[in-house]
Amino acid sequence: MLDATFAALADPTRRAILARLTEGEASVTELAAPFAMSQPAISKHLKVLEKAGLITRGRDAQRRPCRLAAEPLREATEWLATYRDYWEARYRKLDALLEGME
Amino acid sequence: MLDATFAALADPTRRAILARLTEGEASVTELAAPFAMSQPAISKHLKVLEKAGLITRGRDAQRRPCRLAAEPLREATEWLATYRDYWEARYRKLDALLEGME
DNA sequence: CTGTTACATAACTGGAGGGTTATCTACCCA
DNA sequence: TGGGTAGATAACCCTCCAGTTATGTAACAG
Repeated sequence: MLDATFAALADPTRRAILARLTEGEASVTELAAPFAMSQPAISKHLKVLEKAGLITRGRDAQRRPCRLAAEPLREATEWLATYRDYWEARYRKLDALLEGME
Repeated sequence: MLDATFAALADPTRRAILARLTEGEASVTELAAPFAMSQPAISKHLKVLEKAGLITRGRDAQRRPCRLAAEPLREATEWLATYRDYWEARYRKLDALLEGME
């Protein structure tokens, strides 16, 4: 699952879509509006996000509203948390170095 | 930069390499050992990780030791942190629901 | 100088990604 | 029934990616 999650997050259009969805659910046309890109292109991005479990889709007449589904983001964050010690250690070293220079 | 970071993390081999590097620096051959994959394949993965800034490489005679460079991981975590509220809110709702069922 | 170890590079292949245009489907409305 | 709107699907581009084998290169060991 991490594969699909990280792959989905690797595209700036898709990250922007997720960011937009934090403001609430949105239709495909609404999501497409900010981008200089055809509607089918956006539909493809949405399919990628859906397969990765990052969004869920509803039905409202012809509209297919998208909602954020943050669980995979939680998993990704959890994976990354393993490495937190590393950059924290690095910053502690840097701090110590800077302190020594004064 | 997030593009390259997430793209690099989307591959399980590369994530395993990063995990290995948390135990300390390692040569290409050492990193390649656990995988049923040719050495050039590993070299390619390392190049991807290096371009994403996730590892740095040294020189020790013929060996090219790799070290973890966690800064991009920190950036990625930071980006993901924006969404933390969403899954936390969802879990709070779930908790409330479960409580109501008792 | 020779050989060996450690790694990089080149050239190729199959398949996936991101984009396009054109078309199809589903639903609402008059 | 017909038309318009929201969105999905198809077919096709080109590029990048992940792997392969074969070969090249840099540094040590005798």
